[in-house]
Amino acid sequence: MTDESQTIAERLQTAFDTLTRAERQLADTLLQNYPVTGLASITHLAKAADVSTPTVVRMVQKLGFSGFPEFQSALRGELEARISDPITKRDTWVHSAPEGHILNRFTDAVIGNIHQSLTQIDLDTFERACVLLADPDRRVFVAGGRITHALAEYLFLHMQVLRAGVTHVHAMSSTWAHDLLDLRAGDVVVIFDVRRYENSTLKLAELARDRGARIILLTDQWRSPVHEFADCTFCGRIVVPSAWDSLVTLMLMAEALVAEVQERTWNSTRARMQDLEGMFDRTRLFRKFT
Amino acid sequence: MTDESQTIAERLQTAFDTLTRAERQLADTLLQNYPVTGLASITHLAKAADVSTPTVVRMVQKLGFSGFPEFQSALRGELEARISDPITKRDTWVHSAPEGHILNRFTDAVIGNIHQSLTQIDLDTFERACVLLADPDRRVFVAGGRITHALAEYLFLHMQVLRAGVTHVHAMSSTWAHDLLDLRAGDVVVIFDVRRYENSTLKLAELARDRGARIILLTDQWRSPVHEFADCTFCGRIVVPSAWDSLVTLMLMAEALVAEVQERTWNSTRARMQDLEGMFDRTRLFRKFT
DNA sequence: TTCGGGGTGAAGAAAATCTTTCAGAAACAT
DNA sequence: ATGTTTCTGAAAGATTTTCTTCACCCCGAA
Repeated sequence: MTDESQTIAERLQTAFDTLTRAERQLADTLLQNYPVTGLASITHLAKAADVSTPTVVRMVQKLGFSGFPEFQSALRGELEARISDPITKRDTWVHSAPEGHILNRFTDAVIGNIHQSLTQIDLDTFERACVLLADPDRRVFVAGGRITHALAEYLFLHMQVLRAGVTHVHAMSSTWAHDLLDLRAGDVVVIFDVRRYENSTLKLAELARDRGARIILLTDQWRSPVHEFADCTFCGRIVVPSAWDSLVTLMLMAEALVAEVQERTWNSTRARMQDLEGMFDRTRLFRKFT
Repeated sequence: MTDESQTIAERLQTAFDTLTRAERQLADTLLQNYPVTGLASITHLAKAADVSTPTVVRMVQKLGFSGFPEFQSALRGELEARISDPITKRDTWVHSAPEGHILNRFTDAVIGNIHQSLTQIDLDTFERACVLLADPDRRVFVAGGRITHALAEYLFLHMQVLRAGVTHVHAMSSTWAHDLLDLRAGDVVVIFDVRRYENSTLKLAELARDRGARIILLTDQWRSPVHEFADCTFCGRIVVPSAWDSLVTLMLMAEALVAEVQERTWNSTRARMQDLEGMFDRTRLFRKFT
């Protein structure tokens, strides 16, 4: 079949000598703003190069393709590689493992998830979320569902150190209504909700919204229905080669939020953290060294 | 006609709420390796997204295009602009953010952590850990410290579905001794411990080892002292541009373990999961769709 | 001038692609 | 549980694209 070792652009240049006048004109147009022109229909391409469609077919066949569609498909493949290359370097991750080992497939998927989710994140949303979380006058409630409540707790543990007035709510337990009893207008509710979206979480969001709370939602690519009520929504891809979903992307976002809120509240946080250190020292909870 | 001020990717996200299930599936595929997938024929695209071609047409019309060819043409135009723009070279994650934005720096660091940790992982260790966790004759205890206990709970929640005899232990609470009362020789204790390493976690590990338990340790690059007692140790880099550490790498490893254990125990797990599904259906805890 | 050989594009045939219709299916509300 | 609304894909029709054929043209040689 076709030689896969060079790009189509290279092949065009290599073969340039063997091309006829109209074909060179065409090759030139193709290289002009490579590869976009070649991705249109053969008709458009022919018109753009001011040659006829048979010329196009003849040329791509000279290059070794069976026809125009195959040529175009190769172009797309090349483009895909070019676009995703700097990100998803197809290095095998675990060197000792075969290419298709679960660790490598899994990691590839996670990196892809992170890449895609982060490129699509809205900067303004991030800023607003940080402002809300850094505001000492608003209390913060962190809520998660069956699986996500572990992640909610993770965020809670950090926020608790950064500021006062942080509460962890189990959306799935029957007690969440009590936890939200003293929710005031202006308070912030951080909600984790991924498929399968939980009814109680939606109820919780609705109630919070009715009370005038601001809602920050961390969800998956399909967006939990809570989104309707949310002021800030963050979507993270969660699909991996597993029967389960991966919350790694959401964790990354949560950590980034913590990092930025910490930055903004550093003045007040410093004292809190030193207090905490002191308490830890007294209780000898941690090892001094190693 | 169509609004030229946003990219198609942005429009897809904006309109995401107004899309139906199949259309979201399609939008997701489109964004997956944007924009290459959209440059193939409508037939290919439909097949790739596992929807019908009418769905594709309906969606692009919702986005404001008269039909698929116009949509595709817009994609090409966008691609042309993107390719001819040299700024594309930069490796930023969040396109709308400046290079040094916290989100980009943070993500860079996390990806670096993952990369480095995963290349160094020992495949044999991974295999052994999976064998231990998949063995129904061994009970499993999952323990974490002050911050890591959220991660421990995350692993616990998954393991609990996969198999019987799983317990979550709070290494930091004063009750962990009780939780380990009926620990038998051969049981498995999964321990999360990152800096600053906790005394109680070390004690827990020591006791477990004395009782003849097998220990799987997930720790940071500097290795918790628990390592002395562990049968399998996984080290993940945790350093990010923040006052805090990032547990993303450890979470990834935990998820990979779950995925592989699930694979190995599929026969017995399937029944458990179906039971669970049935219970959820009856209790209507989850929403059907959207 | 006439002849031959390759190059070229018009036109039509073949094959897809794209669009529309419509009936069944699924989710939601009552 | 039942009815209503909305969504979905099979199938068929409309359109476009792709490919092939073939006549024409240009150019150099006899």
